[in-house]
Amino acid sequence: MLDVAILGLLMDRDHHGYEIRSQLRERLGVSANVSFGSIYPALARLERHGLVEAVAPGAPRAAAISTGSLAGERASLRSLRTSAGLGRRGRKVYRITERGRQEFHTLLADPTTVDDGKTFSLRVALARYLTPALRVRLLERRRQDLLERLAEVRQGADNPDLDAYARSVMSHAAHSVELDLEWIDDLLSIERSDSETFAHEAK
Amino acid sequence: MLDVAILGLLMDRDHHGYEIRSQLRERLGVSANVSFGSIYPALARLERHGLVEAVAPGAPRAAAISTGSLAGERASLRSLRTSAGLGRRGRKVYRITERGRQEFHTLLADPTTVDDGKTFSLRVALARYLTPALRVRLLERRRQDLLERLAEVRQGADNPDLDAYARSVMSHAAHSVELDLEWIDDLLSIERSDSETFAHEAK
DNA sequence: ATTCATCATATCACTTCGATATATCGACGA
DNA sequence: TCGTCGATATATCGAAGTGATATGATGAAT
Repeated sequence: MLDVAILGLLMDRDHHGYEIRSQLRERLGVSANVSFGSIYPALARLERHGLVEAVAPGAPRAAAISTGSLAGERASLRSLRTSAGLGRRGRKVYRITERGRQEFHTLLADPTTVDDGKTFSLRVALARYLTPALRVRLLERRRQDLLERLAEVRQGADNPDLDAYARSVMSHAAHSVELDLEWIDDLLSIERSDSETFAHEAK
Repeated sequence: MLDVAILGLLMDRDHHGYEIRSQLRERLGVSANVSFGSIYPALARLERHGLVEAVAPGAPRAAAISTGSLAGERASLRSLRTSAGLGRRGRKVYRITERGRQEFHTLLADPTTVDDGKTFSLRVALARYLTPALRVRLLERRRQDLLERLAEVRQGADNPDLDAYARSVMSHAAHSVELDLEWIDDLLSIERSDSETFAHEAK
């Protein structure tokens, strides 16, 4: 679901490929460094499908320059200079199209894809683009999946056929899933109190 | 690192492809269902490299039959019958070779590959095949990576540019990494107390 | 009897990864 | 001032993984 991630970043503002990689970590919480071997082909694909378009090299792009905070102590200095001057050599800045926006909402809400930890986190990070009802559906679906996984790893943690290391992995997986469940329950209770607030204000 | 996982399972006993998929979940704690589209090519690859070999269809394989506990309440009944009768149609059972064992130890201990959550868990699940010193190195390396990741997501959790959902993802990621760190510290303290026990007994 | 779920292997198109190549720019020291 | 180092930036390749789909055997249930 790299497509959703990229489109989600472009919903906010224009980006070029190199920047998307860092933004995935910084704004969407993606843990692995997504390789350029997936980002550039993905952008080409999205452009081919008319979901994004390249901004003309000379076009205004002041907002697309700031390089974020990960790059080190001199980042702010450098980014100031860069935004004052010209963009770098081959820099290709992409903008999301109207069709891209539609497709983004469809993909983000798509109920047929089963979430794993990564895609679920990604969807939550982009949850402001979902309706309250879709948010609740997303959370409850993941909750069910996690309950099943929990039963499985708890069984593994008690399995005397496994050695201490394998059992430890299972036991840690169980604790990790429990933490995930607490998080989801928190998010769900927030969704519910928000809708109460809304119902109250509607009176 | 599917190769290590498969070789690790075959260190214990012979397996066929279909069985490997369930064993990955049950014994090695792999959370995603690894697809057959990766397992069968991987087995073919390993056989091509001489790391595993197919046992003759009529060869003794009583130990390779039991189907595990996930298959439901009637599993034991069925497995009894199956082990009493013939093997299934195309079932191809693989055995690890001596070269395979060597390669397994090399891959498992390989210090050049950077672990993510999945490969690290996998290595811990197979940690009984590592020496105590290699286990400690594995754990401490991962510990360092997680400390860096923790700083990153904590920063994200406090980033006012992010909306509440994205910040929640970051904050949960931080808690999740903290849990991982506690686990690793537990494992490290066990390693240390084990080596003390050994030192004591050696006197 | 037939139909259904499970067991089992295999292959396909597409995506993703990791490595590598290429080039520019700014900073810093010799 | 020169060189080189690290960050910025795009691109491409082979290898590997995914999800879907096809095929077929076996045993259980109706």
